[in-house]
Amino acid sequence: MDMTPAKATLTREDWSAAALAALERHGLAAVAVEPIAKSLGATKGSFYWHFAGRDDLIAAALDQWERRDTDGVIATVDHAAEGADRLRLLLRLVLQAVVGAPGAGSIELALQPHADHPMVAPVLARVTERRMSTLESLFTDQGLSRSDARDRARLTYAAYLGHAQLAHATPGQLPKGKAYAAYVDRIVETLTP
Amino acid sequence: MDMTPAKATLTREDWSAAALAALERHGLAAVAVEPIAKSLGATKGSFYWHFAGRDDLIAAALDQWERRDTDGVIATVDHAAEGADRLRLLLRLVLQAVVGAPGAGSIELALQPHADHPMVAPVLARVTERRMSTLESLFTDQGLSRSDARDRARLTYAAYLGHAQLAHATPGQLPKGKAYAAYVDRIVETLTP
DNA sequence: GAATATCCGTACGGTAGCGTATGGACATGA
DNA sequence: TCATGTCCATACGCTACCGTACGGATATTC
Repeated sequence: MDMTPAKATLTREDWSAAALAALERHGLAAVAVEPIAKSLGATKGSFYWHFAGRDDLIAAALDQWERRDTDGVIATVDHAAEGADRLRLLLRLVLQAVVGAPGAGSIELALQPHADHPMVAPVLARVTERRMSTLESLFTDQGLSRSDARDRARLTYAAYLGHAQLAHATPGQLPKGKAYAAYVDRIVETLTP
Repeated sequence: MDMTPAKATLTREDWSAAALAALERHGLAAVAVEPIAKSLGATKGSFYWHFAGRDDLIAAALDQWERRDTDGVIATVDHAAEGADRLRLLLRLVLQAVVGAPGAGSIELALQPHADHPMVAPVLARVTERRMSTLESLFTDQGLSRSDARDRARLTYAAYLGHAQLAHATPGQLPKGKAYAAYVDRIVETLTP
């Protein structure tokens, strides 16, 4: 569960990183002060010096996720070639990440039972809108109208979310190894104009 | 929250139905004995007469969902015409249910943070496999090879899951009313051969 | 080298939920 | 009518977690 064998002095970022990890693995309920303190080799005394309370920690974890997510998408898109192949490469990368990186797309899933939570809903809305806009402009770059591009972005993003869910909950339903790469290629062909 | 203004004597089914509703709305953590007792106008004394403990209640709720889901899919597929239109009609129905019926596809989402829970994982696996098989055979009916049909089923089911997630967490991202029906039609055209 | 700020551990009270024990209300049958 | 079975409320102890109070340790500054 915990990896860092204690640390001299903890920062606010250490706490929110641990909180984000707990959120990713076991949901919002796992963002609990005392268990996370234990995982950091500390006690609540430390926590309440850095944070006002549990809500403050949740907000910090969500904020950290939103930043990480934004940076990640931007880096991915930049990394993804030029012109027409940009969209295809992006799709391949994120669909690979879903089965490769442990917990890509897991935060969204962990947040689902609390999608109407006043702290969660705005973050979820911003992240989704940002990703949808990115996809939409990639589709308009391919010559689609704005309306068609939005629809395509919706379907594509839904497919991404669904694959994340399958990879997370029922990984046996997805092909393994090289077969998965071939499967992704077929998906990309179906989804791109 | 609760609707039935108390009841003379409660049955095991009353409890598991209330548990399923709580699960659907607020996740597995909300499947808690005392809050549900309160929502039924009863106390724990009643609960522990019908159930061995909380795990027993969770199992009953999951079982109820699995049965309801199976019956629902079968009824839907039967309802869905004959031949080539069968697949298209099914897709239209489930994609409409995602935004129409309150909480279609919500249980899967609520269960995501506990996908590795020893009671949850087998149910999730069975439900997913059953749906995937249904889709696969509908695609083979359309002339696709078994392998192509499986791939198509994966993409289609992922799209369904993703739309359920969008409808649940960020409903603003989906078209409303009649525009949604048109959107669904475009999706179905893209996904069917 | 003493004062101050930074960081954290310990101890405490409070709440929510789980599970058990026990008795009581009500019906049903002998 | 009394005995038995069914269904449930109340009361209790237990655990996990939240938040506060307070004091101690270490570093930093003058």
